[in-house]
Amino acid sequence: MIKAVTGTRDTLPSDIPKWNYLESSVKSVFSNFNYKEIRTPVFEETNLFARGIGEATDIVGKEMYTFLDRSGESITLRPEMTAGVVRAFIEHSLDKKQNLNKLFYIGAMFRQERPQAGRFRQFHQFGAEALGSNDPLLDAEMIIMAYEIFSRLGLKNLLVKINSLGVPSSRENYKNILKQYLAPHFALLSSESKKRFETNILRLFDSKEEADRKIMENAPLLIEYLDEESLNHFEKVKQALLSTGIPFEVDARLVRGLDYYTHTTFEVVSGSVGSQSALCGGGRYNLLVKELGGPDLPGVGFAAGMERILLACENEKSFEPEEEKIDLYMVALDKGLENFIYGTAVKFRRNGISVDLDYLGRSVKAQMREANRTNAKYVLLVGGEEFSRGEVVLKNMANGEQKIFDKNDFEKILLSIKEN
RNA sequence: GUGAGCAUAGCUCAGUUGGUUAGAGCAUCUGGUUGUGGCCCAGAAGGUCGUGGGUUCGAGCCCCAUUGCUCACCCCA
Repeated sequence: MIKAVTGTRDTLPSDIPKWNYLESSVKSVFSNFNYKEIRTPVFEETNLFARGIGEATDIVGKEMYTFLDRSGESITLRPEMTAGVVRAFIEHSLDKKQNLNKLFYIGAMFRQERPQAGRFRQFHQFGAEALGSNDPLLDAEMIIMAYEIFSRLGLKNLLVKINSLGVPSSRENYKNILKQYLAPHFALLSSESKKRFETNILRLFDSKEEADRKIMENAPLLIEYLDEESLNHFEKVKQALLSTGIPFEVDARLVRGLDYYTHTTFEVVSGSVGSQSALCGGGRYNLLVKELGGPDLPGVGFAAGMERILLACENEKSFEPEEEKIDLYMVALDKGLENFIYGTAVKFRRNGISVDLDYLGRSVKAQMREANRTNAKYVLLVGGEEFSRGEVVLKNMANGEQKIFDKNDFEKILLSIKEN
């Protein structure tokens, strides 16, 4: 038997209602904040991600689905969407059409990692990017939108963590201070951390190695060395969150894995999923647009993992998607009525009524069971004595009431069904 | 890439110290109502016990290998 590739999965018809509910919640929140949807290709030139996300990151280093296409060009399935959105923004000079572009997306991403609870190789994210403004209100807006979506889904058990990475100059300054602090302890660091000492020293705060943690416990924090401008920016973000009633916690050790962040970084974690508890993450990236060859414009954004969100929703039973119903099921009481029944069914369908009927030659009882299973609001019974008198019976499945109609009085039956 | 656990019907799972024809619930189908669903009752169908080897008179059960899944690490949404 051929099975779905490791880390990918099918979304069966029975799973679709909750996905639809999630997607429509996402779209309505983004629409309330006036973000416009953007769709970009699922694959891009490999270079885009290498430059945009950072060569030293795990995503680029070991998780990308990269291959050569038939012309020998290196192609990569997108592991995240920010790089693609920024590429499209630059390519189409969106900054010339309006000064601030507020964009959102929903789509599939690909990373070759070992699957586990809340982690897949093909997974789905929604997210937003605001390009063209350095306003701290937009940093806060990302968090507010994510939080609003989670609230509308009924999620509790959430923790918003924020931090600031400052501007490059104060960060470089701080990195030197951190290096000085770590130098005497260098020999005790884990081998992975020794590597990061050179490549991305801030990530040492993420380490779960006991030895590293002990050393990092007393390390100086970036937030203590932020310049005036960065502190100011961070303060305004916090004020905006306070004024809109979003509970949050400053986590000075929160460091995002991607290279492009400046100023604000944040994450929302859930206590209702497995160990992969980050439902969303994001931050400001004032250097990325220029880095990818565009104008020197600031940006801020976030991405949220949809499988993780649904997992949290299921564990919390936070919402119950409405069960799917059809308007009408047509039942044949005897054979030889196919033409009338099928013709009438199509006529109803053309009038916007959802209709189904038996295609398996089943008994009346089985047809009624099927009508019940599909949550049909009405059943139209065709056949027998009534039909030979020129009549059909419309049965209301909720209360069992039956009404008799002239079989040619389509409009009256239609009206009766539409009433409900 | 590393580690641990699991693999029996469509689904969720039983299966006693290895011993005849491998079970249940749910779902499916048929009937109880010659033309009427949900509840109930009766019955039916459905399994190379993941795969390949081995031990044994005998393996779903023990051993080895292999594949897959799950969870965790790394890292991330």
